[in-house]
Amino acid sequence: MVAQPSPPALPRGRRDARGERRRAELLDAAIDLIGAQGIDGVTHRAVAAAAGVPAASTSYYFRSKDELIHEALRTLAEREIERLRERRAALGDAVADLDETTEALAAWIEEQLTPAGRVAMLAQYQLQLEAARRPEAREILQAWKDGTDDLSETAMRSLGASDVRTSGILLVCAIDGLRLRLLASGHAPLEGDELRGVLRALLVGLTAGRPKRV
Amino acid sequence: MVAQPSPPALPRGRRDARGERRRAELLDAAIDLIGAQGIDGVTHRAVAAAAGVPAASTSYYFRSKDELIHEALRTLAEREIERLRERRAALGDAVADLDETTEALAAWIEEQLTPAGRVAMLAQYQLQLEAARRPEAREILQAWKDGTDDLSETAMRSLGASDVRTSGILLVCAIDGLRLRLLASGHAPLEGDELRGVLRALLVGLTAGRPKRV
DNA sequence: AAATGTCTTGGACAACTGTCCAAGTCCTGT
DNA sequence: ACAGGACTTGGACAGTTGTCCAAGACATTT
Repeated sequence: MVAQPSPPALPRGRRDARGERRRAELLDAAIDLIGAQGIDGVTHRAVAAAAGVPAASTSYYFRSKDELIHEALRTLAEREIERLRERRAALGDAVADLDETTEALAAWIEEQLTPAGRVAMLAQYQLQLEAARRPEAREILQAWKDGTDDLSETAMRSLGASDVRTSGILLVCAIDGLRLRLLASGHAPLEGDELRGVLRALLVGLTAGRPKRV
Repeated sequence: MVAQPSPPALPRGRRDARGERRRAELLDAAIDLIGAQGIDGVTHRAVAAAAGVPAASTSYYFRSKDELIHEALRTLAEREIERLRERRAALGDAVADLDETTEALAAWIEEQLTPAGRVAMLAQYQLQLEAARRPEAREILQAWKDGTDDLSETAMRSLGASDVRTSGILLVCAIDGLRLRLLASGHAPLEGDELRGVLRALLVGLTAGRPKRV
């Protein structure tokens, strides 16, 4: 019996730091592809080419294409959740001004309309559609959603909203719909001031809502 | 020179009613596939199988897969635009109550959470993502967007909102984000009354917004 | 009934895909 | 220095894909 040179393409115990790095590069490339071409743009060969490595690499680091995609989506969510945590921490318990919140939101959205931001956004929406079909993707999305809801609630609280849960959800949904509209239309409309006007109206509406019960 | 039996798979002038019907069936099958499996679930063979016709049919009626997909998305949009027009006409210029508008919105959303509604919704969001990448899809979406904006503005006007353009856009975006959230989470949350509570809060906010200018 | 076009369809083809292998390289602990 | 394991990679394989063709079925007009 010949000594098996390595586990048959199942990197169970990874030791090498190189390997870890290459794996991360492959995931980066996969995330970019998801954003730029859609989930089905992710093929072993395309990912390898985008990462500048030989084609067989992807098969070595991931048991299957499904696992590769799953890990890519998980990594994407992980990163974004980390960002949410930072923003949440920065917000703290301070009382916020309506104008500065408007400005912060607008700046955040505009940042996402850069080419790189667009790709990241597209990948995120792709994940949402995937979650609508596959429960595994839904699990990935869950923590992300909790993060955005939490951040949004905090923002509404610091604006003095009455029902922070409801208005928090509404803020998340409205922003999500707005971003998708900007994406889908090539973000031609709602430039600069108009974006701010819409955001301001939204925040005004959500804070002015009386604590009415149903 | 042998007499060419037919234009080489380019059905320029269609006469036969049979052909028109089969073409429509293929488009139906393609739309369903887009919703159920995503745009890349659309393959010549899968569409033909779903429509219950031989595989070569799709190549006869559509010059390429791209055209098949494009036509399917166009048909999807066409149908939905027609529905929007009906609703718009039903709304008319009447003054609406906040409660009945809430109920109408909730009923409409709940109708979309049925299995068939889910598939249609998924196809729509797929089109939005496609539009983010391809200008051709953007053209398809344009008329649809105009229709929803128009309906939404009308609704806000009949609720007595001050700035119907801004609040109309916000209503569209919030509903769009809300539907996506319901889709992505398997619409477990926001059942029944909570959905109505959120919708009501949204409408209250959008109508209570003072006519503030930036 | 014959002609003229559309429609129908089984089969073929090259290109691409996911996956796997076998032989090599490199690093690390001893 | 050397052994053992992780890493690397070119190539191969079968399955799926988009597209096309050629031969026939069908309908309608002449």
